Amino acid sequence: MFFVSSIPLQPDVPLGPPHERSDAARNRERLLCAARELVDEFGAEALTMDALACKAQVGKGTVFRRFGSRAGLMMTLLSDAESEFQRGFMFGPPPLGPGAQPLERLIAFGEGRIYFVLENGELLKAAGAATRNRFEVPATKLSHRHMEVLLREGGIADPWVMAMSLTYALDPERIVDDVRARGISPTRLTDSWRELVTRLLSGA
Amino acid sequence: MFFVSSIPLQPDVPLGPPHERSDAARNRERLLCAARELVDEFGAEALTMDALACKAQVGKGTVFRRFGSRAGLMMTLLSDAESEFQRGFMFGPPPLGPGAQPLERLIAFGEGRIYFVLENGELLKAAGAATRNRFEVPATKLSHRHMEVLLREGGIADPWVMAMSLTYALDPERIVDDVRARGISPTRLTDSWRELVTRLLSGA
DNA sequence: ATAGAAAACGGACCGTAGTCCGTTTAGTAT
DNA sequence: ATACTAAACGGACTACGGTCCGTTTTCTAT
Repeated sequence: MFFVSSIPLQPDVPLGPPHERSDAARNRERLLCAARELVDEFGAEALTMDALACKAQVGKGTVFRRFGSRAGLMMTLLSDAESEFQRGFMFGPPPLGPGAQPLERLIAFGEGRIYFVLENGELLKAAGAATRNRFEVPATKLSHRHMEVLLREGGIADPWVMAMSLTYALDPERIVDDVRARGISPTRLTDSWRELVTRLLSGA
Repeated sequence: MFFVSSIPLQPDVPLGPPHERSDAARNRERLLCAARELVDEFGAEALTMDALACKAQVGKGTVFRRFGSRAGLMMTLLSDAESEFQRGFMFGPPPLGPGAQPLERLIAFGEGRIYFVLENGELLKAAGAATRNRFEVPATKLSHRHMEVLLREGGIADPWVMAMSLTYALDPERIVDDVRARGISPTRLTDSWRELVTRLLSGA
């Protein structure tokens, strides 16, 4: 009977890592907490990994073991907001969620994404920069797949590639810079997005 | 008559900088030459500013005074090819150049751009990365403006913003990664581009 | 030819992301 | 309680882009 006590009633579903050591959990909490404070106070751009390690009273190696990279940290910081947005377009009410026509859903998706980016722009830019394959971010893959499905329903010949074009059209850096550095209003962005996908799904 | 000898017959048109000192010219030549060799041998990704300075037998400060940044160096390396492409869509024969319908020109522009990126992808990625404002690259501005004009002729409501969407859809990183990392054929990219702009300029 | 000024030079220096590896510590089996 | 092992730790170290500033070189005016 040596194995009974080692089998949990519910296998490691609720916690992230299968079996995290207590010191590791404590340090993760400290790091996330410190990171949020630093971002709130100085902005995501200004967060350095050294400063974070120092503020969390933790060695630098620990920071990188936990998050892999600066981009990984930013993605972790984003994950709550990102999950909420994802729930919105996957399970929420129409027109963003299922139940509306593909065009309506695409319009709503772009608008939602634009406002999401404007709220979390710094984090998103920091998460996307400095990592090869912006596209390998899981959230990006999911958005891409969502648009791919809608575009297929809308009769686009190569929905995978078209979804990639639209993904880049909604690039965080693009949206943030348009609004903050080039003075384009969010409304112009959403209007133009609507024009883009409307023509796309009704054209020849 | 103190000024006569200081007025050149042709004001500084042929040379880049108005009056470049001989040692500066010599060093620029050495740097460009060394940079091209390094890129040819190891690829643009692998080029470091230290290695360049060392190979060109020049101080590191000189490299940065000349090109401003790594991105600036890459842009300089690109400028010949880029100018040629620009001439193509500004003065060349239709459908890329003037004389064809806006839709035809847009299709040709995207196709040309895609193949241009596939030929110079490493340099373009290196030129765009690590510099805030990928969009501030002069060549990018010009391409944007070109598409803006065509989109306006094509009846797009907000051609400036739409041109920005298309600019990002043609992002070098996107194109290179689609082809090299995700296995998308150039033909699929150009076909999808054609579908995109065709629907855009004929839609509701 | 000479002197003076402006421009260019070079490399030590800095900040930051990310790695490496010897040391410490939490869990486990007895 | 103790010993053992695997995981986690931490901070020195590397690589790289970019800056700074005292020194050297080129050009010009006389």
